[in-house]
Amino acid sequence: MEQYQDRLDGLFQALADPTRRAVIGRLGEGPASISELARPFGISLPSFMKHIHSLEESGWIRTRKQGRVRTCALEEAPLAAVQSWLSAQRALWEGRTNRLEQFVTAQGQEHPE
Amino acid sequence: MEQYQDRLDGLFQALADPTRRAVIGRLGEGPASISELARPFGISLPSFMKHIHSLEESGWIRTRKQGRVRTCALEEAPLAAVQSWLSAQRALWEGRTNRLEQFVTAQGQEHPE
DNA sequence: GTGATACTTAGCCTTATGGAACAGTATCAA
DNA sequence: TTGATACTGTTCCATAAGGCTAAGTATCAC
Repeated sequence: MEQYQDRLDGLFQALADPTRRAVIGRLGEGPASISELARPFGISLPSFMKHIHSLEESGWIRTRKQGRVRTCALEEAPLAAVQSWLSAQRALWEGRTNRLEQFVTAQGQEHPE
Repeated sequence: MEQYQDRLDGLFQALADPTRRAVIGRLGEGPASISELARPFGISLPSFMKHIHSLEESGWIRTRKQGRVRTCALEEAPLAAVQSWLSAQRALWEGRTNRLEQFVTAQGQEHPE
């Protein structure tokens, strides 16, 4: 998972588009072919392929071609990498609010009513 | 938090840049002024301001100007919104792997050694 | 072999992004 | 009131993003 921590730019960039988030959502249910994935979206296949490439390059999915069909599958590690970054932010935030609470409490004890 | 679910494009887009992720990290420790935030980065102030604007427009931070100093503070809701989307993906993924396990187990019981 | 299927490549267009420089405004400190 | 500080506004630039069409390649089914 560590190797994904320095690829957060691409991982987040990939999530910034609703088409790509939907593809990730679909692939969470299991692998699928390109045209199967593309069907729900009203865009041309070449345009859709760009999304697939960006998902593959960023690391979100892996693909494999057998015959004329390319099958896409979700990778597991990026989800963990991204969640890990967010958890760290959450921890920072909560650490700070805890310290704030302690500060306020301490002030209250220094200057009681 | 719900109002952030349809703003995921912007929230993720904002996270796709290391400067902006660093700003969010810094603000997790507490509010700071623009120039205080900009100091660690070797870019011009107007360029840095663009990052601040994109963080504010996407909803990650709020800012307030008093005198000549603009102070920035982290919002809490976006973190929850983003984590919630990721958790949903995780749940999908794990639901699927669970079903796969059950399938494999069932197969094993149908065709025991 | 021929036609249909499933991509794939190439090129074009428009808008967005992330950087820069330079000049301007508003406040604060002396 | 004058100089320094802290932004802010404007304009420019190069590259990337996300869409399109048209044409190409490789399989598969007959």
